[in-house]
Amino acid sequence: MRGFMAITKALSDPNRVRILLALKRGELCVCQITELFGFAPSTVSKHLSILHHAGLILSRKSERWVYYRLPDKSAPVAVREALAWVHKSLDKTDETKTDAKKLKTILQTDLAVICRRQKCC
Amino acid sequence: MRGFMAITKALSDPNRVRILLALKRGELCVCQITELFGFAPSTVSKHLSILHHAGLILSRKSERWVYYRLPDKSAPVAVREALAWVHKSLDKTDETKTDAKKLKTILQTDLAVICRRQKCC
DNA sequence: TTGTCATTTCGTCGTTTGACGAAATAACAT
DNA sequence: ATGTTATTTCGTCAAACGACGAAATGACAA
Repeated sequence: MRGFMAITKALSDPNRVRILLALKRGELCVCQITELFGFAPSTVSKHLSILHHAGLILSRKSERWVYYRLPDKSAPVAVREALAWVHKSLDKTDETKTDAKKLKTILQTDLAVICRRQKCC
Repeated sequence: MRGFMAITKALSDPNRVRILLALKRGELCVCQITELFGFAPSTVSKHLSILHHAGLILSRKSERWVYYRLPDKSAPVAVREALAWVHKSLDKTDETKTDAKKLKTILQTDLAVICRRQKCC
């Protein structure tokens, strides 16, 4: 029950769900997600930590960046089914497509440039 | 997305999840659920309205009581899958069994007696 | 070692949530 | 009609949440 509620609470915020949908394409680093949403890095980091704590995402550190990704088949059943449910329900919605489009341009830009962009303004 | 978030928000409270698990056995009226949880009737009513709004339960009025039940196969896919996920993940947990045991004794008691019990104390 | 940079942690603030009791509602019994 | 009763709605309050900026952390470069 404890673990299950961690998952449902993680899924109860739309921005966290958007993160899971964005990760469908492959792993992303924090600043890429920050760029996608337009939130403060600290806000995005908090969302990621909640998703990670629920087991819905995994992390990997490489060079200067921390990358997050969806777990593979070895994840607990409840996690796998939750993710399947999320993607099946929302993959084809307009919001998901809008995010995917913006994400595409972000992925074409150099990581270092994106990260530096968050500081100013 | 709107409807999906209504479901995840509904599932993000453990007591609402407990209601869904209890309804697996069949429909229950508000005062039976109130008796099961020990909450104020108004609290239970609010939980039920959130679940109902998300499409996770259906209601029926008969005589003096309002009965809630799980939806059948005609429910939207997202709802059916959410319920399947909840039950598959939690049906065999200790909390669910404890609730089921208490529910069994409640079902053996006359409805009118249970309802009246909530007033006093 | 010192500085830089990506990320996380911490404290704050306004909003939402979940509990309650009191009052409103709606259906039934007298 | 009137009163009873099951449920819902409303207002309140404390706790949790989601946003932010500032400061801490940790890795790499100079």
